[in-house]
Amino acid sequence: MPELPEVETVLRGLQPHLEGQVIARAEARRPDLRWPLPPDLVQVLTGARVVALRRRSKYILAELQDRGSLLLHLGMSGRMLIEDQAQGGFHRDPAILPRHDHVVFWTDRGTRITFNDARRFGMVDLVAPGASHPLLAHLGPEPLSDGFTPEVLIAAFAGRRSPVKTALLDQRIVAGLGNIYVSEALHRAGIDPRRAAGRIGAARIAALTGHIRDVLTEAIAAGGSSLRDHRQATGELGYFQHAFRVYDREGAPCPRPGCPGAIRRIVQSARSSYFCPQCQK
DNA sequence: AACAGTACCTGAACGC
DNA sequence: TGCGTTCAGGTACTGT
Repeated sequence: MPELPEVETVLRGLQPHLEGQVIARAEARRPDLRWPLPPDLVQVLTGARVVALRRRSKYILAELQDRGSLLLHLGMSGRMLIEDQAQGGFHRDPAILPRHDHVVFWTDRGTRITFNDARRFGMVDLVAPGASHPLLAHLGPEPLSDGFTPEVLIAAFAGRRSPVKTALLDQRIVAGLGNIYVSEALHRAGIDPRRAAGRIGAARIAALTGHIRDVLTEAIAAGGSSLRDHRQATGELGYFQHAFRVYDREGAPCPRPGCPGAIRRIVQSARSSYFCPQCQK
């Protein structure tokens, strides 16, 4: 399930199969995603050479030689499946229903890549050569880039009355965080998710930037090391064992050494937040 | 301009 | 077993 680290893991898993390869065949099996597939998707993909794959926020971009880019978002339930000859007896997890295979394509090496998304919140679109895409236009800094500095986050929080939880989910402030890693980063930083973003001291915001970097870096490392070739036996990419300190741990003891608190769940903007009332202020 | 609420969709887990 | 309810890792849109 895709926040930045999961998308990065999916990206790294796809790279060896796609970069430098030509898409020999493509199918759009179900065009009615939340945003309909572009009508010329199959035409543009067929015969296209994938020059490079990269990530921006939770989006994956496949740069196509002379044909612009393919833009992909996994939404809440999107998955990428890989099948190839080297894999031998491919066995798909029976919970991943073929009726949710929306886009399928084959490289000229015979590898099949499938975008499967039960809830259809994911998105596949094309970006014309030299064009930009509106969905990428207003994204904030990449949290693992040099552009994500304490000064940037301090400025972005200034004057904001909304809870810091909500502010960190705003992709214009910082790109790629989702519900899990916001809770995790705020716990590490000792900041109450209900606190107004504009009322956090500069030093604490500066520390928060470091914790955001750390938790994302650790999650990417966990994804990369726990899954050989980033792929499970079922061919599914991007799933790995998480080690959350607070997310989905309501009632559990606070993992901070010496803290007597218990993890609490609250709802903010209709989404769960997990935190320790003892050590997050 | 910032913010809250709603909408989009399916499936898994839970309570009765 | 079946049925209803609630919840799920995202983001765009609308209205105040």
